[in-house]
Amino acid sequence: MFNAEEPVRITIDRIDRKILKLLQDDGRLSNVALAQRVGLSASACNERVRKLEQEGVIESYHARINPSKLGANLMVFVEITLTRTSSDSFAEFSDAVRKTPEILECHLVAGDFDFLIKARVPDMPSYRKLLGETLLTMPGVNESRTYVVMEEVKNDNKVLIKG
Amino acid sequence: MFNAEEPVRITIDRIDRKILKLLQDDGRLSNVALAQRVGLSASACNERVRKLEQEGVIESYHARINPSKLGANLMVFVEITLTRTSSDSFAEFSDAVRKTPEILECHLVAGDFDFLIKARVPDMPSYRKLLGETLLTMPGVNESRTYVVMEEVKNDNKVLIKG
DNA sequence: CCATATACCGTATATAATTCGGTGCAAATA
DNA sequence: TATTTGCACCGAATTATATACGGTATATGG
Repeated sequence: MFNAEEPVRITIDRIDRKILKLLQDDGRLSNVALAQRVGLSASACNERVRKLEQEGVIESYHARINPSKLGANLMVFVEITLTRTSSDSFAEFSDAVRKTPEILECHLVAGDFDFLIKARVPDMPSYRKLLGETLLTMPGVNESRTYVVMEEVKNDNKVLIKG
Repeated sequence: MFNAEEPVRITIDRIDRKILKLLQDDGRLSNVALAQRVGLSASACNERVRKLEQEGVIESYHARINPSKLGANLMVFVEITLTRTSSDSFAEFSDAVRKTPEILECHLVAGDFDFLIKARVPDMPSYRKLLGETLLTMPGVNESRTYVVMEEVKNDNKVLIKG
């Protein structure tokens, strides 16, 4: 989003961390309010934020949408095991995953399955459909195990920022 | 964040969905830019956004921070099984989870374990510590299985908005 | 047919973002 | 030590944006 080109960042100091923490909590905090809270002038604060964006420390900003208000009430985790045939089945599978909007996350893991997927769908019939028509037909998929989420105990995805 | 009190929302129309999609992608999109993109005046658009916030459709806004720039390079999933003794061990465990900042997500699931946790830590020694000193000492924890993430294939956590 | 509610518009005002010149300080250099 | 250079910062000016408000069109129900 910010075309971050990996420049050498010497230090992320205490003020930077405070900025990151505040913007992680409230992505629409105004620059003047942010500046006040970290004890800088608006212009100095603005510079820091833009730098953090350009360095890729701040990746992007997003509104968090309540899925249940849009009828996506069912969240599932799916463990996927691939067949051991093709060497590039990994790449093909990854491509297919990225094209599937119901999939919110997919990670290659070490352990007794290959991928862990997190998905959201309206209801069980929809999931039945997603599993049968999409997930299980993806290239190289051998096996799957589904875990239905009954309650979200914690789901903020906020990185711990020390300082 | 917006003190959403579950008012009756009759409809989320095409324009609302467009707004949600745009703000989910760019949480700092200015209201005038947003208004242009959805074909409304700034004031009308502003009203809609505030309504969506008050209704809880838009839950909050957040900057997305790059964890690896802050030295949190290791992501793990942990399956947790509780002992079947206490009936409120679930609540105690949940409380402990919410107090642990390394835990980004924790879900109660149906299947052969109880909770699925997603966590981020700097490295393997840190995880060793988190597991031994925090996760396994949480109330009621019986068993755990850890899956280390080798690659994040997809990780946007964006809800699919139709329309 | 009229009253009411709603969604919208455009304008005006209040806030905020951003640009810019200038200052002080610290580290490197002579 | 004196000098230069590069930062990070500040405050003021400019530009842009958010927000409040009055007014209009349209749909709905009495």
